[in-house]
Amino acid sequence: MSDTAVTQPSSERVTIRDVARAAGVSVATVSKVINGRDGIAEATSARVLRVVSDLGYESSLVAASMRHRQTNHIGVLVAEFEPFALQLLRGVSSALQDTKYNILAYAGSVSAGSHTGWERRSLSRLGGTLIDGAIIVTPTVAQPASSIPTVAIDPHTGPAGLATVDTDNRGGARTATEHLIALGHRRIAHVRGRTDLESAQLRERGYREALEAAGLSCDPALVTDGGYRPAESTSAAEELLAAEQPPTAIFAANDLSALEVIRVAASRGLRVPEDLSVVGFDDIPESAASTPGLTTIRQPLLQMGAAAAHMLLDMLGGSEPEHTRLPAELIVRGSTAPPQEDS
Amino acid sequence: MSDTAVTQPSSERVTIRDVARAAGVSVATVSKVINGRDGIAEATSARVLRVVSDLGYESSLVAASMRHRQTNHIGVLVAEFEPFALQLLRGVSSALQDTKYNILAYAGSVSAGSHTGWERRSLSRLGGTLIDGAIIVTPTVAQPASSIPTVAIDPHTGPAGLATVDTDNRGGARTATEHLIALGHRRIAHVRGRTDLESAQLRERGYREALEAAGLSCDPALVTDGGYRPAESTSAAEELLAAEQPPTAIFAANDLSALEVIRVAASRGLRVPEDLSVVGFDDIPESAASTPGLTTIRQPLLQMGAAAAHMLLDMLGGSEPEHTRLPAELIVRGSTAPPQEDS
DNA sequence: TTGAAAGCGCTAACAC
DNA sequence: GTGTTAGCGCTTTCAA
Repeated sequence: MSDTAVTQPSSERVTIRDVARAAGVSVATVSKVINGRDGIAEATSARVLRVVSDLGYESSLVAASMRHRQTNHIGVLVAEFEPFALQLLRGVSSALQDTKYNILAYAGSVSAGSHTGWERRSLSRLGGTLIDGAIIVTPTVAQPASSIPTVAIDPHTGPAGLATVDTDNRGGARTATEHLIALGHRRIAHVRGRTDLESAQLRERGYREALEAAGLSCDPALVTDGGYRPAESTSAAEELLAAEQPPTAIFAANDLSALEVIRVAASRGLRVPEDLSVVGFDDIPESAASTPGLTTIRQPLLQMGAAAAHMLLDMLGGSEPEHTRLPAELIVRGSTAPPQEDS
Repeated sequence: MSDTAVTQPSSERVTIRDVARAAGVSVATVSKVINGRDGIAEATSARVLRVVSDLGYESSLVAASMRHRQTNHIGVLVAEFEPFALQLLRGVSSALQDTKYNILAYAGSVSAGSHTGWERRSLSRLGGTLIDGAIIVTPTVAQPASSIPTVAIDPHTGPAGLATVDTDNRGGARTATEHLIALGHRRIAHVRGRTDLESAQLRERGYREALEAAGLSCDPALVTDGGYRPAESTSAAEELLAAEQPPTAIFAANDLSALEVIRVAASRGLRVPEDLSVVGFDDIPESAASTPGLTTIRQPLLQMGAAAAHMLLDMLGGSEPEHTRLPAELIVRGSTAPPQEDS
């Protein structure tokens, strides 16, 4: 057995103690030099710095953050690294580019047992130590005030105590549905989002309002659950398209679902937009890249991320939590068209 | 002044001590219960668990990882959260979906003084404590073996000691250039990538080889530096297009640069592809979404991320470092066409 | 079955 | 100027 054992790479982690020993000073002195505290002889400082660079020493973020109350790190907490969250992350990142803050993006739900409440768990695990502030993306529960400044993007509840950034979900959904109605569609289905999120509820509401305003009734069989995720949208789409009276158009609660709807439609021999019109929500980069291009409601994701970052920076500076709502905009591409005459 | 002071949210971080006190046991006992160690009375365990959930306690990742040698966290270290890295992250994330590992994505260079060597710094700061293994994206220096298993995507050096995942950069670049040549272009420029990366060097090499194989000379004025970044590509593109004899086609070392070339061309009144053909490299989602669609060399980014994740998992299980090279593929879209006759 | 004590790597008072 | 000491929140011997 011993022959399969791989010897450890010789380079064990260099700690502050190694530096102290090599420089012939105490650990505390090394710490002071590293952190630029004054009251250190020029010569000592130089010597220590040399050893540091010789040994390639870097202080452990973990250890340092246990003592410090400041880490200069901001956490971006997501349920999953999917395109929506990733675009937000880009926005956050660019906004934080020339600040003193580093970004730690964290997907904490992966292996956790229960899915809901992941943001509270992640926040507890990282907050107060590793990160100075947090941006949480689509938290599932109304977040009780945490010990560190936090802003939520697309939160569970509407703007309440927590600082939030979101878009006009209801208006956007109305616009999407109205677009379909204007095209002449009458049987318009909806693939719902994650029903625990307010954004999904508002989008459904916008959908219903638009139908109602147009004097169309809302067939309950035309609303299914996609959970904002491709995997869950597959059956939602199949159910809709297999119905006796299938819809001529589908408004999906987000782009990932809409793209999946298109995939399912294609696999059933349906052409988009000739046989079925599809509208999404978000405008992730993938949507413009699909064939046909996806008609969707654009959320300014980069801006939203940046707005959240700036808000957090303000809060770190002592400001009160705020709420920012950005507009949503209809982007018409190739996935929508008037219905065929037989409908 | 005191009236501007915001009172801290009452919810201070709940520590293991709070739990211990509330449950009337020692800190050690709480720790054992939480970690499922045995040798704890059924009743005690239940009581502690109840307190834990009442108080909403979550152990601090930071503190726990200082004692544990296992954190079940994998670090994805990037220089910046841009589309290329983000797609890889998606791939890593999906591959790690049903494992016990959580993902910590880290952009460590943001505020660091010197740009190069960020991956070594980040690795030192996180490794050995916060994360069990790391995937580093486009490291700038040949990485000396670190204390934790590490795989590099698109490394500085070619496959050496370090585990690596990359694509056929040289072949892809040749293909890109050959595509342009086949279209009839003769003055073909190149916007280089980050010259400290092997991938950028290989792409330039592929470009030169293709020109040479076609019997075309390589005008040094036709090669400029874009550094893989939009900001740096602006002047590279301007320089090229302002030349007395501007090129009829440009092969940019990555999509971000290519997209910037298109933008600059448009701002100078040039039409793509009529007046200028542009080819990129990577195939990030944004490339298919641009107008016109960007002809590019596709790297299977999701697959690369997943491959890196699987390799790392193997290494965590004791395997030796390996090298995986994936193929690159030409994707023809609207940004390339035969040159106008006057060139 | 439980608790006391040591210590992970680091920083911050406080001595010397 | 520099070292000693205590302790951040947690896990882990080891003794009770």
